[in-house]
Amino acid sequence: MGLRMNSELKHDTIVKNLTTLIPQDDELGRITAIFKALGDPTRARIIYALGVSKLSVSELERGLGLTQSNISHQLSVLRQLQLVIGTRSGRNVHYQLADKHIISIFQQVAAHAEEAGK
Amino acid sequence: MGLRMNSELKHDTIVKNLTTLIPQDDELGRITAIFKALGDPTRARIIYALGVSKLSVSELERGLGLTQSNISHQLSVLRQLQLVIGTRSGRNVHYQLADKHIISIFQQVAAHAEEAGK
DNA sequence: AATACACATGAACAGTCATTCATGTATTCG
DNA sequence: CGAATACATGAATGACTGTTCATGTGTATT
Repeated sequence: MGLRMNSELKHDTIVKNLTTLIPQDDELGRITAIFKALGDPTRARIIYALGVSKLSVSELERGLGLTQSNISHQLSVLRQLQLVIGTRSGRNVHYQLADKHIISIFQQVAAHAEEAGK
Repeated sequence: MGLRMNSELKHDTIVKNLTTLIPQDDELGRITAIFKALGDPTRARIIYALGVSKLSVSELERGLGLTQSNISHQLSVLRQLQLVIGTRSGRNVHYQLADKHIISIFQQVAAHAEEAGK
């Protein structure tokens, strides 16, 4: 074994053990599923809208100019990821963000986008 | 015009002006592009790896067990979004995260994923 | 009970995307 | 210069996904 600096040794160890230093498939899957959900403009607009106010499906329909079916489909995706919560009230279902973390995540990404957008 | 409470009036105003209260197409596009990029497991693993250490392409190749072509393609995506920066050093190109915001974004999403994962 | 309204869901289609294979460019070494 | 290494890029393809259309379910109204 030849002579080498500590930093090189450490770096090589990192490379060899990279998979143990980052999230495994299951956790990674949950995280990327959330990112993927937020990566669609329609769903992002819904999130932003719900960040402004609790809204029913038909209000989202009117407010965003989308079809009811489309909105329901996207809400279904967001619901499964626990990003939004829907509660019935008569024949309406009012949706709200599952927690306020979501807005701050968008704010951070927006900050990066602005910075990167020169 | 019938009688109605202030809160209802305000709510209706919100619905009618929703599109003015949320990001427009251009900004929305930049933001969702970032989310979409982070929504792929391969790219997310690359980000996590670069969160551990600055790494060259071949190191990512060995460390993550992916093909060189695949890594280069994904790095290309991440580069265009200014999520990572590559700097040549001889024949190697060392990649690093463009800024540390990125890690904290992942941490926030991970926190939500954990919380949501029952 | 029948109709209407609000929302959910299934199927299908078009467009998008991740990966692979092949090839090209840049840099170092002999 | 020529060979080898490290990385980038173009094309092709199989898989995935967003939207629409059609239909189903639940709730209120008459």
